[in-house]
Amino acid sequence: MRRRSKQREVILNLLKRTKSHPSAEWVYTEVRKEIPNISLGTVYRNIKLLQSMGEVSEISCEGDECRFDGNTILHYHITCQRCGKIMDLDGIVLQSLEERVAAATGFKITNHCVGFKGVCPDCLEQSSPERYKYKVRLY
Amino acid sequence: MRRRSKQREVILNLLKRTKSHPSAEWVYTEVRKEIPNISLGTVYRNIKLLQSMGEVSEISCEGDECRFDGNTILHYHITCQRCGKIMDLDGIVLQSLEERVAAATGFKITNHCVGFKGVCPDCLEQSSPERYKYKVRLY
DNA sequence: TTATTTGCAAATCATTTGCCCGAAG
DNA sequence: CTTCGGGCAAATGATTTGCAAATAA
Repeated sequence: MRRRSKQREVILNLLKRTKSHPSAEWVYTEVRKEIPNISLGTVYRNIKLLQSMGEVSEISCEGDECRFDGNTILHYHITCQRCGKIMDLDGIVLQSLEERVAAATGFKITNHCVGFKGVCPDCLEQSSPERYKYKVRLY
Repeated sequence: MRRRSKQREVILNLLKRTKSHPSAEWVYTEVRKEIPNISLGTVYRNIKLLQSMGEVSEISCEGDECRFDGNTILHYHITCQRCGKIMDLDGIVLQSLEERVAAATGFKITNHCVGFKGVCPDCLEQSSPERYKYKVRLY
């Protein structure tokens, strides 16, 4: 069973109120204002843990396996931030947005993506610990 | 001025026809079937270069700085894959999608993002070389 | 007490870079 | 020729892990 720790609480609070995407290093620097001798390893461990619990929503949508090219049917994904499972979302496509955005910005657009992050039904049930095996990603 | 090289051509062709997001390591393995003594460094250099030229659209939307929480106004971004410039896209928000997707999948959704990738007008003009200073990201 | 979490340091992994050589123009 | 691009190996940077000590339940 999971124990609470001051370190984890401070990190969670920090992430909850942070507007931009913090780097692990930045989190480390900030948290040390409250817990001067916390170690970087602990910061990494807890970010990862909080992600796997679905507590952290500040993490980016990085890793959304989105892609688009002429041959492929465009579709979007939803990723479980705990077990890493990725499901396709069919029936939603925003292709027309590309043209609108190209016109508005002057960019040569190569692709776009839509991705959702969350915790899947299976993982919501089981509160089993330490299965967080995915890399810490904040960006 | 930029010279062509067999290595770059092979890598570009491979990326063009690859459906999933290849890792640099995977690209390396594949390319070695054609050019057995290519080095991993060359693979990295060329992927990066191709990205900065807007030739590669297979790269993911990673890094889209997307975020969402109650306090913040949700908005999307477009990123120049050459100079890294990020522009806000205002006036488009797909918030209602979250509820639809939650209902359809049973996920506890923590956030979603929409991102566009391309080459910005400034970079499209200047064909100047070697300003690609961003990390290689494939995912 | 006992299982979990920490701090620390060493290990690992991905990516980048320096240098000299071979090749494209 | 004269650069540019490549191979190789060493350097860097980020993240993870092993372990003994500290701490929550």
